[in-house]
Amino acid sequence: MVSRSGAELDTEPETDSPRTGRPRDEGREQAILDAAVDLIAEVGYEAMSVESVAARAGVSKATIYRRWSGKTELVAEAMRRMHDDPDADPDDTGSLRGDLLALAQTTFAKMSGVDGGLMCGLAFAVRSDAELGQALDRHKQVYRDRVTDLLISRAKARGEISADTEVPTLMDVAAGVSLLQLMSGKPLDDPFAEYLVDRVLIPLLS
Amino acid sequence: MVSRSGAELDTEPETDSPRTGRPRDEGREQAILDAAVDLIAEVGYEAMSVESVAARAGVSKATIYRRWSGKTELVAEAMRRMHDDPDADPDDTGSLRGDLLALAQTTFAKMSGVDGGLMCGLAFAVRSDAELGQALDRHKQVYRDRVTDLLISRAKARGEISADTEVPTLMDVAAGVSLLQLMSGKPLDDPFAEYLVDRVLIPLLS
Amino acid sequence: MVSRSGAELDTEPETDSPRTGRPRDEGREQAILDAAVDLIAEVGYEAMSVESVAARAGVSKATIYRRWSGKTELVAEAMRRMHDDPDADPDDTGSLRGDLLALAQTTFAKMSGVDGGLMCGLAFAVRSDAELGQALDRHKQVYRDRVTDLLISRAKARGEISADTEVPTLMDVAAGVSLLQLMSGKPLDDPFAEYLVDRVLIPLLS
Amino acid sequence: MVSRSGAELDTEPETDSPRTGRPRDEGREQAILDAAVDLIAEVGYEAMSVESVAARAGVSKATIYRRWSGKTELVAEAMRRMHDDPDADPDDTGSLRGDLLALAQTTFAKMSGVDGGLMCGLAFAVRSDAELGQALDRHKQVYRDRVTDLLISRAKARGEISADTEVPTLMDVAAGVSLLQLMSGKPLDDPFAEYLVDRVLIPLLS
DNA sequence: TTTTAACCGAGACGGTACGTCACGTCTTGTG
DNA sequence: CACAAGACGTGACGTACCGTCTCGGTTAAAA
Repeated sequence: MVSRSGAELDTEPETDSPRTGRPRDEGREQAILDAAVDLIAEVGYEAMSVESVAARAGVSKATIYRRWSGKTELVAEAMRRMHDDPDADPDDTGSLRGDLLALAQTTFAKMSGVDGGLMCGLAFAVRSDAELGQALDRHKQVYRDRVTDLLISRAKARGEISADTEVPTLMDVAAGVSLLQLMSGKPLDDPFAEYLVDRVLIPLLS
Repeated sequence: MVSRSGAELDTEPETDSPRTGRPRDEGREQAILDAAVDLIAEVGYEAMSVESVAARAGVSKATIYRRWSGKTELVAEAMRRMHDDPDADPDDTGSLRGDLLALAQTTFAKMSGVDGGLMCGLAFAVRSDAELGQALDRHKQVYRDRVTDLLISRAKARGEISADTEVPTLMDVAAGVSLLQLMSGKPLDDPFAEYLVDRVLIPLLS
Repeated sequence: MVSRSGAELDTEPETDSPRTGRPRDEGREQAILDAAVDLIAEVGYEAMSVESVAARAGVSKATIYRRWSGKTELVAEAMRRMHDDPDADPDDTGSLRGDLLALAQTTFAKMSGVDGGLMCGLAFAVRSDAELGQALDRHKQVYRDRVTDLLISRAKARGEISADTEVPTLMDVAAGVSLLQLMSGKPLDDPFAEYLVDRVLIPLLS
Repeated sequence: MVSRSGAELDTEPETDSPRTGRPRDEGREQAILDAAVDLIAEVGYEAMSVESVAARAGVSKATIYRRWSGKTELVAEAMRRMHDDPDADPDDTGSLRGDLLALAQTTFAKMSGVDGGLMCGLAFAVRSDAELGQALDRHKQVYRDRVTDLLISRAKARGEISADTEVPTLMDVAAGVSLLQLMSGKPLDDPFAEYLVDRVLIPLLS
């Protein structure tokens, strides 16, 4: 992700601030977010206390509240960061099914530790953080573009699918079904990836 | 509501209890659950306090804790109640598309007032309430059976679809995509119902 | 002390409250005040934390804040209570000097543990608690009356002093000099009592 | 100011320091102390924050901590400064009463702005600052000597009092009674000066 | 003149205490 | 017994201040 977060209290003083005072230690930023992600995955959103995040990050509570206005915003940014490192383009496996499966498995692997509670936290945070919503939209766009530019174009070149396939719908369906899986307490494992590809995505494309 | 709640503390004293003292006022039960649903929809799961539920229901906190062991269980039952009144069988509109659309619109109408925050509350509650999960599963089964027995059989009779359509997958996809819609802050309105039917469900069935 | 404290949050609902709910445990009240007095004497006003008072009293912080609106008010009442148990009338020692000395020593003994820091806390609290000021005034009045009615009348009967002695001035001087002694970090011991009586009070009366 | 402060961190680098670098701006010293005195008088010792002193003095917090080791020491020196400018010898008014009254009024005038809160701050600071205590003792000594050398000797010359009057006691009484007046929230005004002289000091001397 | 070292404003930082709020338990009196 | 009212222990929240520390920039004396 390129742009800065809207959840931060004082991003980019732009032009009016003479840039004075001791600069913030950016390293602490990541330590706090990492600790937050870990703790949410371990005990859930509610049971995660700001104090425990501070303790695990080796940081004082004030340092957290200097950056985020509350627990909600902290979690929102932690969630946002989780999805902000676009991974490498997936290899060509030779078939649409193989490509989809590889993408699903890669994505699911990156979400190890993500469970329903965490997703619930994210979903709730989205409601009061427009920037987070935009970040997620951008994230979806990245995937969408990748699928369009790579997977779908490959499949079309192979003659596996026709030219008028609607990718946005495909992505929404994949995300929605995966979300439901998570919220139902079930894991995003390989069998689910196969189910998703074989029973949902492939039928939708044919 | 069909099944009894496993979250209640002491329903049905069976037969060994002397059954003495003042009986519970069952009317308060519904008042509490209604207040809970309203408040969750208004301020979200976290910001909803048991105290505020008691105040709005015109009830004391003890009366709530006498019935449910905690906030989670209260919310769980409130959610359960929302989905436990099976509506009448949908009419035959003459086409699969019309039937699906009617079902979607009826269901969405019943969820008016349900937003991402409430769904988030439900999703979170599910994680620590197996009974709620089962209730939701039963609920899904009801819909599944109805779709199987009515919509799909009608469509097959009309020759609109082949015989090997997988209904479970269809339901999961519909629920997942709708959930994502809600969580994205968007409403379950008629345009969405059409999108769901025309771009997702119908293609999946063909 | 007869009257209630003005520092309490909800004293005497008078007539409008139906007197319902679980009653406050008055025992906790005294435990908290005792703990507060002890801690102030041990570590001073500033270093005394509300949490430490709660811990020593075996009480939760909420129980303290339910009764007093803040640390200042808690300390104010603790101070007030210290002076609110009028002791028995002093015996007739046979001479004015003996009577005064006995009164001074008794009073000083009751203030064991009271030091400059504690007096400073009291003095500060007085500034934002009119009721405390009145309580202290009442307290002074009690002493004044006692001195007038007993010590002075005995002395006059003995012919030790003339009839027009001004008792209020006497009391103010005694209190002021003792206060200065405390604030200077010196103890209210027997030598000081003798100094007070022999060099200040007796000369003032003659 | 006569004596140097023991509270300063690095006064008088003696002879071993190379004495290089930018010298301290001495003007800031007074600005800080003035701001401290004002704020203590306004909001009290506790509510006065070092940050607010810095803000009012137009100075950074580091500049304060470079000069004093903490809030206590800062306040101690501020208090000390208030009393460290010995005024001119009082005129001979022709009578002991007039001399005492003039002294009291002059002294009280110098303490305009000093109230119970400020005295409380001073009293508290004394407890952890031996140097402040000594400064106050010196201050008392100055007054004592002046009274001894001027007022009392004049009065003796006039035959108003006998030769064996104890001046220390006189001073302690005056200070104690005045302190009590302040702590009771009452002002050190002219009526009080007359009361002090006519009802307390003169009777003590006769 | 250049170097050097301390000064200075600004503000981040680790701590500690504050006062608030909600949860879930308990203890009254009343019906 | 149910119920309303509300005290209670617990523990997290978000705030404020203390005293320390780093920044960049400034200023006078030393080289």
